[in-house]
Amino acid sequence: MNRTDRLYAIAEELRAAGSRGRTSAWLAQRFEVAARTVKRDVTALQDSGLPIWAQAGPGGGYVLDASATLPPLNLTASEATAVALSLAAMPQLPFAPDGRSALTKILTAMTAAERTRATALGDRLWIRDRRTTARPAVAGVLDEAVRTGVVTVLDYVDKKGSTTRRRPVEPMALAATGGHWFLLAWCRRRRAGRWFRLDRIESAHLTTELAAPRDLLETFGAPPVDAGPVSLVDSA
DNA sequence: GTGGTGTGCATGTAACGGCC
DNA sequence: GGCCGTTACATGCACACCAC
Repeated sequence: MNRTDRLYAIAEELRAAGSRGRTSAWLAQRFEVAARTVKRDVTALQDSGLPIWAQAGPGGGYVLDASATLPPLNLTASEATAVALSLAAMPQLPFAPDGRSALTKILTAMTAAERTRATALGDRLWIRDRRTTARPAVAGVLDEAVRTGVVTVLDYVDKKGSTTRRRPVEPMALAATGGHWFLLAWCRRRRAGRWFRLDRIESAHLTTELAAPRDLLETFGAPPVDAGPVSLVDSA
């Protein structure tokens, strides 16, 4: 087994081991190399960005934080092009920073020829509706808030230009409609569901409080005619 | 003390280029 | 094509350090 294969195998072995982890000695025996070699391989994997933690002492070993990454995917050139262009086409989405990171990884994995083809195809994709949205720092917070359901404190400027400081809300969804992105959240001050335009949110801060579950449709009714949920299951 | 990782240094080996 | 020298990289040994 060459080093490239072993690096891949070690990552998958640690992923399979879960929180139990594996010691360098165990991995060394498993891949028929010295423990020192395993340690260097693990270092290489860590340098490449894999979230591997080392725990010294009895019962220790290497542990891969499986929640931080997905297993390796094998995409065809056309699939990789489709994903890359989809990510590049929506640079203003609330989760755009993560999208740009993913796009960089895909472009790095592509061959030069595939990148050239994807770039050429992108030049022939004209997109009219590139919606403006939140500040990057705010977008990241709101993305996490919606995913985790954590109570979030907003500084918000309403359409009259008056600013509300430290408004506690319970983020429930993100919506694109009427040329703008909105945060749909339960406003604790008004005790009602409210739409907050993302480009009017000056800052957003997560609290440690988990919001009580609320039904999105009961709170806000049906989505607008030009908006609706993005179903990955139905689209797949 | 035991059992684990981290690191410096020496050695082995494969790849590469130059020469005959 | 075969041989030889150089180079870069992988590997192993030994030891320091850390956690229980």
